[in-house]
Amino acid sequence: MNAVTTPAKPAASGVQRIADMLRLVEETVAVTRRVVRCGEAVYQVGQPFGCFYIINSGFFKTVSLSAEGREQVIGLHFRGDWLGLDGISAGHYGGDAVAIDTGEVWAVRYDALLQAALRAPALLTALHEAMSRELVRDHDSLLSLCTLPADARVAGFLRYWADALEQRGLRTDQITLHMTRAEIGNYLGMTLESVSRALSRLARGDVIRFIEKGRRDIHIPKVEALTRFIQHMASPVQAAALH
Amino acid sequence: MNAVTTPAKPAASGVQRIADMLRLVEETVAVTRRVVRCGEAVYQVGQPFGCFYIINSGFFKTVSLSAEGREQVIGLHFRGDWLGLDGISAGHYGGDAVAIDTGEVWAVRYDALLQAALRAPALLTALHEAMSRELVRDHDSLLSLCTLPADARVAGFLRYWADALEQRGLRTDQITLHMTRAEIGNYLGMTLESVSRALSRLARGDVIRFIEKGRRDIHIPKVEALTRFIQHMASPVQAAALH
DNA sequence: CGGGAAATTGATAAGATTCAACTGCAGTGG
DNA sequence: CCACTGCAGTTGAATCTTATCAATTTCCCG
Repeated sequence: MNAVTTPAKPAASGVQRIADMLRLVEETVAVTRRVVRCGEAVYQVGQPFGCFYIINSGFFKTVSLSAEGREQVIGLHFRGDWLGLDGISAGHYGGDAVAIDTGEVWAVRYDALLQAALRAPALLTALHEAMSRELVRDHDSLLSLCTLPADARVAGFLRYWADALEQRGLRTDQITLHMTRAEIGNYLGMTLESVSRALSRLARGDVIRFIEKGRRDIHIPKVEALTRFIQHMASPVQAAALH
Repeated sequence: MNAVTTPAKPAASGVQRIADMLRLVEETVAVTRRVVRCGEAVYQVGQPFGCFYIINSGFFKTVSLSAEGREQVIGLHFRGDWLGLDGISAGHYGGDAVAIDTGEVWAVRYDALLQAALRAPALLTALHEAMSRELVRDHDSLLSLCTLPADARVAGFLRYWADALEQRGLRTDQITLHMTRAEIGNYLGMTLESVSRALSRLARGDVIRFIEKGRRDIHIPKVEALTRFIQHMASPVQAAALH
């Protein structure tokens, strides 16, 4: 499952970088492998921080919970991503990390990593890059949420997912969303109905296509068409196309 | 300017923690002090990454720019915050960092910090806590943006600002926003008119008060009133109070 | 198969934006 | 000294996007 295929054009840089990072971690610090089934939590909000969880396979979401019970999908995570980074400062995890498809994570103790980093400084770089990448990604989410209309946010979500798959050497023309419309809507700050309408409009405009017999599998003829769609919606002149 | 006052109740933990961190940095690694005037940039998007900038005084905003020119205020930063953390992974800064009030930053080279951390491991902890805190803060922003109506987001913004000042030992009952309505609106994902209306409603409900002769200075009688207001707006039953 | 969750679609309502007019204040220069 | 200009802010009315409510349809899984 989620095995890295080796296509003709391997988008090598991303795949290689991630594989190298995982090998480095494996060889320099003690890791505890753990299979997480779809729907199970890697950790939960409030639980004392101690480990990072590096994703070896599968798809995960991180969820924040406000004091009053508002729930928010904060991020989506793939092979090579580190989970639990927000736990360092507070001493406990800031939300739940949940598998949205069965996968495997490697638990790495923070103190063990710092120890190991004395012998293998590259470990530190790997940690810092993981944290920095999450910052960049969060900032991107903020930007999309604040500046794009609903339809474009859905398009951006699909493009993000496709990009993530491509960087990991997986096929990107046909993708399976491991999330319900409600989850996607929560992640994008809109209702499930709006997600459904946006997907319908994207399909009507032939930017995406639904694979027969299932609305979770989506065919993306050209990823750049998504980008054009987003730019089109973002421009001040929002012509009422695709109706 | 922005000197740390020493009130009777010093909210010591925060002040102390930040002061300790700054002293640690000062004593263990080479820093280049730099005064940044209001409106000037600490760094700009695309500029090659090399340094973090630790805020010694002043107020700063970080701004992201999309390919098509959409502009988004991502974060607000105060004494003790680290700027430029998102530059590690990409090798260049992900946005601009701009002073919204004259202040001083300490430039610390990343490589120098890693070197120094061999002798003073606490430096690493400081870096990791700074990054982790920014992650937590970003997640909080996402949560507010996606789950709160406009008025509550403005209230949340004021509470965040007041909390940041309190943690730094500054007076929190009367605060000066160093931002225009347009900047606040951009940060909160709404228009400047909506910010203005929200502030007017908060004032009408006596949750805040405007200091006479200036709409940039705001008096907050009780910070907890802001919290109650937010919770009130967040609850499913949004009684149409404060009209 | 059949029950139930997930998704789609339509009609309506609510919240926020847009457009516009107006106020107050600061800086400039006659 | 005061008119003049421009920017920041406020407020109102019309409009638009998205949420909400409701009715079906689809399909997944036991």
